[in-house]
Amino acid sequence: MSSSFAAIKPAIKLSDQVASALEAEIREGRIQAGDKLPTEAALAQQFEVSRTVVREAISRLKSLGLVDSRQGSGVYVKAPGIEPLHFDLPHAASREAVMQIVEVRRALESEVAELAAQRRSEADVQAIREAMQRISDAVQAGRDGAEEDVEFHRAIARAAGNPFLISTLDYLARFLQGATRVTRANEARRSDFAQAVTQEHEQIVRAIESGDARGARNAATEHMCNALRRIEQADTTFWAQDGARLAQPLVGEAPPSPRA
Amino acid sequence: MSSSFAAIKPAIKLSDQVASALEAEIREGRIQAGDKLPTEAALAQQFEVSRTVVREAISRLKSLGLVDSRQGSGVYVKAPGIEPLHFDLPHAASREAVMQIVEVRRALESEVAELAAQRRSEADVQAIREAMQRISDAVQAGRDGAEEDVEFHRAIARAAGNPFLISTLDYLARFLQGATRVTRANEARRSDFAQAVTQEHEQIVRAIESGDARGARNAATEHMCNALRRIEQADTTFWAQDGARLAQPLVGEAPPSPRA
DNA sequence: TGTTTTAAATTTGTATGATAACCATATAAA
DNA sequence: TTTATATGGTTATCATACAAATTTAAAACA
Repeated sequence: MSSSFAAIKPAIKLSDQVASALEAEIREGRIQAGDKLPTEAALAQQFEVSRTVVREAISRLKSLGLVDSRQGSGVYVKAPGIEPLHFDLPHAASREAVMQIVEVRRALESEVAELAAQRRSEADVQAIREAMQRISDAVQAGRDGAEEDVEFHRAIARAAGNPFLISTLDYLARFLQGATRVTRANEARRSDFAQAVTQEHEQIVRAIESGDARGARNAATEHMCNALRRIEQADTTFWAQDGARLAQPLVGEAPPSPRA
Repeated sequence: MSSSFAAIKPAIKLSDQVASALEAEIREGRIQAGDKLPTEAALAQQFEVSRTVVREAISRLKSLGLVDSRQGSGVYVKAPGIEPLHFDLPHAASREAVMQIVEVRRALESEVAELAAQRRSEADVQAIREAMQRISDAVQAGRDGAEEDVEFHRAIARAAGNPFLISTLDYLARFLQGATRVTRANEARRSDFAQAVTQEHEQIVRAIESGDARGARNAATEHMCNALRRIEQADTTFWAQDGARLAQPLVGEAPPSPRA
């Protein structure tokens, strides 16, 4: 690998081109919802490709939820649904992005803690306590307890009784998983950090138990602010040297080497 | 419609069955990331279908981002990326769900207001002011100003300088668009409501302008709590009668009638 | 032996034609 | 009016063939 060249164009496949063309037609509104697409044969003739690629293109649109095909009738464009939320990874892998995502999480965790304090049941409290115990168990067993940490926060989210808060936080957690691992690895070296985290968790749980909504919110907010600081601190010790490696599993589309 | 029968099964398509089977193999980990799928011919023989349906199935998996095909080499399963966040619509259309989504929004809007107060530039403040003006213009013009309302909140989000907060709030806004329309239509009838909203907006903006982070957060939180109450109030007047129609554009997969 | 070149085999991408299942509609029969 | 039948159009699937890219293996060479 003397001089690294840019990858050659993958020679855009015909089916992709046709799919893009049709997708544009739909998104620009030139073919409105409920309308029927031209027949596969007609599209094949129009694009000057075989019916095969037209079918593959339509199959693509079906997967995207843009159209729906009915055998014997035709292909109809569906009413535009709400496109799912997705942070673009290349940009989300940077340190700055992680901090910003933590800001989003801070807002939600604070809300979750407050709601949990208002709505928690006995079972909820017990589940949270057990989740917290599992963190110490994991640490005592020598592991970093990163997964147990997210389970702990998930237990609190369940107590809040809002499924949308849960799924949103789950989504953020997947982005922060790399950073979480870094910080927890850092805590493993600095017992004062680990102790602080445990104490913060304890404070949140106690407020939830006693139904102190405001206290729970404040504790959670502080926990997240401290997490931000710990990430910054971890920066100097870990990010620069091992960052590239640890952040690797954060990116979702690993270019699969020809011979993995 | 004397006795209503359930619709007959649409006869699940072969390509879907094959796609589901392969997807399961991948998600269950029986075929790991980087592995090569059996050749199309082999799969066709194994599933006892034609190569056409195998190709359509694989095309589906490609759209889902599960595999990647390389001409002349084979089809390889990609490293599992982070799946985008998506609230399931049928469940999200209920009144209870809307309230829960507003809870999520409340958390984020409060955070956004606080950050905006800390980080706003002169240009940000001006943009927010203009957005607020556009709301009154819209109302004066007889429209409900629903779109101008989301633009107002988006302007604040921009001032917070966190793109992830923006996109997340945008996502929520699309879900709440129906409810927003309902409440604003309600405000059009009750001038006291409209006045209250304007006043709340003004309070948020003033806090942001003066850099009062805590005040901005409190104002935003209260604004969202009041919004929750207004939705509840609108419930009795609108939801029951016009709810089905107004909530219609909220569901994403409208079953396209044969002859739309 | 070790390396490079060449050729053959494999595999996905595309093309073509045919058949089956299904739908929409019109027409004839009851 | 309802039911049966006919007809043409459309998608779903099948089978086969060829093109293009890649991998593998053989051959040639140093």
